[in-house]
Amino acid sequence: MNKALSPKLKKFLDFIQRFTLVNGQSPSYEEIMSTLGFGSLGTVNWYVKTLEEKGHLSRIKGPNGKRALILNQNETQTATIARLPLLGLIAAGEPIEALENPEMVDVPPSLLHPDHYVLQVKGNSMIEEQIHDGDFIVAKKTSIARSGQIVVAIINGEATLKCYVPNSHGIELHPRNPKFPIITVDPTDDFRINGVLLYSFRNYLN
Amino acid sequence: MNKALSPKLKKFLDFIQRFTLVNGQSPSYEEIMSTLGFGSLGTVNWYVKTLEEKGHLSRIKGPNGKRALILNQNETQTATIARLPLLGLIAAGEPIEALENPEMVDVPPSLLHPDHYVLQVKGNSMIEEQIHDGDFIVAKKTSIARSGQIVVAIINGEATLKCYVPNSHGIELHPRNPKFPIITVDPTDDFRINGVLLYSFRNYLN
DNA sequence: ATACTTACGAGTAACTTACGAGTAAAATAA
DNA sequence: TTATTTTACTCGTAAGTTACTCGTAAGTAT
Repeated sequence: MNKALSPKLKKFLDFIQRFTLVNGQSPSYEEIMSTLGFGSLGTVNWYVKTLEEKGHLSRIKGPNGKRALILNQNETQTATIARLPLLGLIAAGEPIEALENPEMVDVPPSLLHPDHYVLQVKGNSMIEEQIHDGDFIVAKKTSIARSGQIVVAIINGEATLKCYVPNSHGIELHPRNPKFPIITVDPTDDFRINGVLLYSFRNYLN
Repeated sequence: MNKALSPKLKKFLDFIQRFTLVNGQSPSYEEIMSTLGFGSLGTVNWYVKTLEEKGHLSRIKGPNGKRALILNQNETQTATIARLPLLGLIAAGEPIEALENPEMVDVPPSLLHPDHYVLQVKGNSMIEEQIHDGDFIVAKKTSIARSGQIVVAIINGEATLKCYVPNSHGIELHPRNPKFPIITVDPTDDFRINGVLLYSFRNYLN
């Protein structure tokens, strides 16, 4: 296990770790290439060989093993990590604000999935859903929902978080707190479902 | 025991498990073929042989046994597990209600620690802390706290969740929502800190 | 007979690896 | 200061390997 890794090497290693964690299998050279923005498989191969020589990477299936890259956990490493990307900030009535460099946030391992993502709530515009400023929500990316699920929806460009209730007249969005009004989606509205809510959490650490 | 199964192998294994569970017997090769969309028994056979070699599948009736596939329940675990015990139910103004058989709940791996535990919130007595009915809280067991931390405290046998602020006059407990009153702990009160709040979450699945 | 399992040969797409060459920046020698 | 070498990457492609697929025929237990 050699000296310090260059930022590029480290980024490469990080990507493999995250991809494997989220997708359940390690990425192919081609997937690495396109995600990391390389123009050639040769480049990917150079990284793999370099990291293998330095002892940070191994092939689990011997030579020519497909999707067989794993990182060597140097014992100093923290416990298993389970993280999802923090894609943006959400506030009711405003567009979702995407983050350029999504950081990764810890979540329960059972929530790991390629289609899951995290948003942080900005402001108290969602107290009717009992979600507060600074809270995080985990959602599953999908454009369809079942009745009763809480959806991350965009109506005319404005984000909202409500319980999805389709009926014969159209679509209704119910707040969790019955004191607030039910929204009825007009057929002329631009209505899109962004995902369904799975989990929300708040961190009290500093 | 080769761990890295490809998604297809995994799906195959999953199907056998589910089928056996539902039907009480394992599927025939032909049933596997049609359900999983293969065009040939050879393909099914290839999967069985491969999974057997990797140690994930066994034939319970020896060679040529009919409907004799079973999974080796070695490390049936899906992903990494990260769980803490759900010790009890908490409601402001009442004693903490301990659970006899604490079940385990999923948490982010970064929260794993022997001194950490989970409580579920009962009722809406903690909305002043922006914690709602059914929410879960993760706390660290300790009897001391630093100023500014949110503590799980017991005053005269009644549970409360507040921000701990000691000063020259004694101990004050501030709610997160400033509209609610500050509690000043009387020296004659039986005041104990049960733990400090680390994390709270809510699950929207089911 | 019937209901299955097993063996074998062959094909294809997905994937890894080897090789040869190039560049810009930093380190070293002149 | 300039010339040179080394370092840390980058590119394109051909060739090799594996993962998975197919079809069919022969085997085996009730």
